[in-house]
Amino acid sequence: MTTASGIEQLVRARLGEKGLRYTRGRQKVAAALIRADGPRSAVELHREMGAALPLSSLYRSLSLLTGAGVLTLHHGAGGLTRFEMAEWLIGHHHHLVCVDCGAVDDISLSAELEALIEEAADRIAGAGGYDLTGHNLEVEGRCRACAGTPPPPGRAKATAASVGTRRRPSPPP
Amino acid sequence: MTTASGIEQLVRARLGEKGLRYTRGRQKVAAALIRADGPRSAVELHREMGAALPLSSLYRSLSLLTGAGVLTLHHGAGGLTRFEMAEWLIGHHHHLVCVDCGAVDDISLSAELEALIEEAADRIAGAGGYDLTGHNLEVEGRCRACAGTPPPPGRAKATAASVGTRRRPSPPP
DNA sequence: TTCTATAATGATAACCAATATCATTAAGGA
DNA sequence: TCCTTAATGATATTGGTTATCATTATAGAA
Repeated sequence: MTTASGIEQLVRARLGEKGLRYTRGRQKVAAALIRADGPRSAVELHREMGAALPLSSLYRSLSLLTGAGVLTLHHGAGGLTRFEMAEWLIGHHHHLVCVDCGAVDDISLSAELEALIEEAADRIAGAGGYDLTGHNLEVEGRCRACAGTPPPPGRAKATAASVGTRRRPSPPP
Repeated sequence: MTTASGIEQLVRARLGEKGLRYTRGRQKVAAALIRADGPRSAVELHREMGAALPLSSLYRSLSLLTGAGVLTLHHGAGGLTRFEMAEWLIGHHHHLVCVDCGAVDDISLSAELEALIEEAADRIAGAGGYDLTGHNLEVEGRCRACAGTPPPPGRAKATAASVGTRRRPSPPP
């Protein structure tokens, strides 16, 4: 099986035009993230890949691929940095995150809603004097696994933001 | 001047009904965050408050206030955890973040757009089998200060997400 | 293919935000 | 005021991430 996905070929091309090599380790990282259905942290990838390549190399590859515009990074639950393929490779999307365990899934919005948000983001950035580079909607909730059981006694427990559609909703219990 | 803002009185009441004391240190933290116009990290607060109370106490107060539902926390640029008053105290809002320096400002959306997003979040959470707890739109851009000058050689440089309204926009430079 | 210059790797140490520990101090009720 | 208990603050520790550097692999030239 020699089927390098179209995405992988784009990655190889991009590294090439930057004078960077698409080595074995970097291929593994890219493949793992193409396979994933959401952002992944270095430790998660390390586990997923069966501890194939050492953490130090993994971190360096993630950093390099991010610098090359192949990956984007997000800071999430537990203070972890999670990486995923950039949107020009896998398309624009948003995230559904579990406020308890920090799991993250990719989600898509309808074209109409997306257009509205895009326009709003544009106005907001302009009003704040910012050069708009992107936007990200995070839908926060409790995943099936966490909804039943109480949250594990983890490190930096991600406390749920209060919901609040109204101006001043009633305080949480 | 004895003017404790209405928000501070709500905080005091909330701690009271949880059997927690609203001590000098906790008051300082709350006041600093009420004063702020966006999420702040422990280190930022420590600097802002003139190193008044030690970092260990500051971290503990932030953690306690978060557990009491007074603060919410966000993970942002540099892998830092930033805190702000919960939405039932300062109202529902979103964030405008600088992808270079990590600065965060609060922003508000029109009621119509907010309602649309709220409904979308609801549908998305349901589809993913999540119990919805909230949502957050992050508008990403480059602030005035960073737009002119190249990004500082910081720790974990926050690489800009690509923009992408379209399915596969052209790759970044 | 072999050689060579240079980039990439991997083991290790260092870094730093965040947390845990514990003796001391402050707060609130009797 | 005393007394019980919570809160503080100095310190040590944890854990994700980055820097260092000798070794290895890669791509291109001969």
